[in-house]
Amino acid sequence: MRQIVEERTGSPTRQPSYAEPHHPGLRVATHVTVLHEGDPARRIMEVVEGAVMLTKLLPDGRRQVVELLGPGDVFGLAHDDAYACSAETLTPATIATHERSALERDPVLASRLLRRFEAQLCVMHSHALVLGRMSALERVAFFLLRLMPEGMVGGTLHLSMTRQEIADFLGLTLETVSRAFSELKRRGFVALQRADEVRIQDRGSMRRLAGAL
Amino acid sequence: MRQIVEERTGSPTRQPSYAEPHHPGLRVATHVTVLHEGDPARRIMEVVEGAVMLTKLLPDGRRQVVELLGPGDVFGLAHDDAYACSAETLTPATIATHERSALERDPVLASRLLRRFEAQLCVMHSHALVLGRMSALERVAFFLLRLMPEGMVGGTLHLSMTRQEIADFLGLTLETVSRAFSELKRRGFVALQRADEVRIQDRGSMRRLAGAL
DNA sequence: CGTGACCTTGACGTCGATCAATATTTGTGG
DNA sequence: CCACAAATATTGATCGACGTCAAGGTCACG
Repeated sequence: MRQIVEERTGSPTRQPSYAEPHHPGLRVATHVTVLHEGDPARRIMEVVEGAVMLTKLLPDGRRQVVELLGPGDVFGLAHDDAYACSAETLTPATIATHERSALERDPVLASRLLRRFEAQLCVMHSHALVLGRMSALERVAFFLLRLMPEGMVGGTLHLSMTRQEIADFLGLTLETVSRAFSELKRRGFVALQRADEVRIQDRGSMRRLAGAL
Repeated sequence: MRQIVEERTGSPTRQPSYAEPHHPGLRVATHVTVLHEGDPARRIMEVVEGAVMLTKLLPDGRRQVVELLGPGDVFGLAHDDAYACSAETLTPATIATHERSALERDPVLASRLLRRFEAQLCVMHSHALVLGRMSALERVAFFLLRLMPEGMVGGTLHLSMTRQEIADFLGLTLETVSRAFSELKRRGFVALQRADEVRIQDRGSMRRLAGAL
């Protein structure tokens, strides 16, 4: 069922979030669809905290997770005044929203969004390389490296995505993703405490598989 | 061999192009690599006229054409102060370049780039759907529709890309692209006067194949 | 007219999709 | 806390779309 941010928050006359000093956003629970592909694009949004995925659908129901967003990332982009993607939370999240017209008025906001768009565009470029040219095993290795920020070596990564969601992100099926996890485990590159708790054991081999990054 | 824009243009002390009123850019011939993945990212660039493709390479030589650019599109994006993609002209082109610092100084420029980044990000989102979830035939249909702007029905489209370049864009091999063209021709959806001259005969069927757009 | 780049087509192999059965985890009510 | 149901994950068997390898064919250019 459709469930949009505005329905989950108190007063509809609430001020735009950027006016608020310390918690400049709406709190949203896990697995909430924040906006829908095709809906009229009124606002532009920013992840303050948590994780959000953007998805697109084909008429026959095939789905692609086109982007994974974390704090600072921007979404709610428009093509012909309609949202180009749906957005769904992967974790509880805080989301800030801005009137599109604020982009003209507020050069500080515009400048932040510009930098962020540049970063996201670069990430999309790498993702095109992943989707267009990498094998299943390489894709999964790349995915895990991207989620495991350089610093946290030895730490355990909690995946807040199901195998199906990972598959839809990597252009695979859930079975293939599962087999790739098993294969990485078999090779000793990663360890899985549970299906959604991953530890990278051999970062070097993973990087070689993923082709740098 | 490496051949960058600055080598092909007269004075190295030339003023930034946005200062020039009417031909605000550098002229570049076909098949010139304007910038190289990994090089220090000094400038940000804009296609004024012509077509440019952005490519990324894997260490073993696999290539992905990550984006096709036309007039107005922006490239030369940086990740860690290095260009994230190589850029090569597909046709003779005019290219404007800006100091990265100009983004701070010039809000008009920043605003234009912001709008353009948004559009390009949307295009990348569709492309992820294409690469992740579409069959070879669907990808080629989608590709042709994107190059044939709604208006020019009945017109003949000149592809300025080889089968290999199209394949690298669509995440296929050149043979598969060639077979897809043949299949579209066999079905009567397109006509090929020459390998690089396409006419779309049945736009409806093409759209159904490509899943809207 | 010959050479090289590009394209087409065919035969065959392979990686990942599909179909299916089982295992594991999560959530719910007694 | 346990029993059961539902969701999610794993693994195996088979199939098919696309990749690979190979042999011409077409076109532009000197």
